[in-house]
Amino acid sequence: MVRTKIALVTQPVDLIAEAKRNWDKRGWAESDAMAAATSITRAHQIVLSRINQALLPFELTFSRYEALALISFSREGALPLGKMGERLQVHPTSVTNTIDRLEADGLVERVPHPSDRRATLAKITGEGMSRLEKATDAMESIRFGLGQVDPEPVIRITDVLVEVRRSAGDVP
Amino acid sequence: MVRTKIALVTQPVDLIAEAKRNWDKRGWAESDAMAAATSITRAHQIVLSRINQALLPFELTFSRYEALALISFSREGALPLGKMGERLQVHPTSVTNTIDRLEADGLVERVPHPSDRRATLAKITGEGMSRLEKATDAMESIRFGLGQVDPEPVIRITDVLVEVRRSAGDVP
DNA sequence: TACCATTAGTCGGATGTCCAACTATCTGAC
DNA sequence: GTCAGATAGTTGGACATCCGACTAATGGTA
Repeated sequence: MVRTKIALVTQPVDLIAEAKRNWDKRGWAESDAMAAATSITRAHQIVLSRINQALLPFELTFSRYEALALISFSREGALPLGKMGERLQVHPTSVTNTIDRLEADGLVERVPHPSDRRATLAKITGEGMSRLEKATDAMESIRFGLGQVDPEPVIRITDVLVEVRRSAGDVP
Repeated sequence: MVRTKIALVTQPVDLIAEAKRNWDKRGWAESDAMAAATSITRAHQIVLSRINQALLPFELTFSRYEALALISFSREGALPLGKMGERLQVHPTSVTNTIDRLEADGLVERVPHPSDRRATLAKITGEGMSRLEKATDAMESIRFGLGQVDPEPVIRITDVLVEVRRSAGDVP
């Protein structure tokens, strides 16, 4: 499935700090940015791995979980796929893929849009709702992959990364 | 190839902040962690997209670029694939995949390990070195996808994410 | 009313990452 | 010395993501 076992061994050195030293030693510029980009990549790998591992018992992945949660927040318990792509900020074909899998698992169903025959709604099923709630318990218990990180740094993560997201037009 | 165009339009609202509000409204816990995990995911998407787009002219991706840079830092300009997996913190099969592509492009070549017949070294070629240098110029110019972010926040990104990496045993 | 540009989804192809399993080789214990 | 266990890489399969291209439907304009 999609677990990805995170290093069970403690690294003897900080590999990113070491990479930065090599960078500087060679006289290459922007080593701070290199370290930041690499840190983001690694943090993503760590968090995603833990989340997917925790979702394994529910036959879910983070992508599918996010989609399911998004739909559950809607008034009708249904959303057009295009709208989902906008909210989740992923490509339309990724949404198609995600909904395909959720639908195959009986957690959502495709229903025609009432007024626009081009559009399709993904509607969450009863099974989808109960699966989502159980999965959410699991997510809360591992704190979305940040279980061993103190609450204060967790908040700072969001705060700092807002700058990156702002640079991409994510924030007004 | 691997570009991924980042949203060219400015979002009218902060989607992650909105997701957090929905989370809280429903009474779900750990919304701060949810926001942080989602921010990491999005930041990764943004940075990786910009980097890969900048590497496009060099027929490289971030994975391949990182591998190439790592090899270039070695004394002999060659490293066992297993060692690369450890340093880059990726699965052995990912290294095989990456080296396959770099080799197909003539940027590295597989050479037998001098004393261990199980092992294979990835050795950077002259073409690989020159391609790496050009690609590095491009990376510096976009500051590894963080071009529009001030230097100070960039440093804070690495600092905060050390906590996440520490929780995974990445830091001594 | 007719038509062309835009929008919604989907299909096929490419990339990267991971896991399970397998072959070849090395190594330490008996 | 021999042999079981560990290590190095590879192969095949599963996922998620993106892009280009295509079909169907909508909509504003002439």
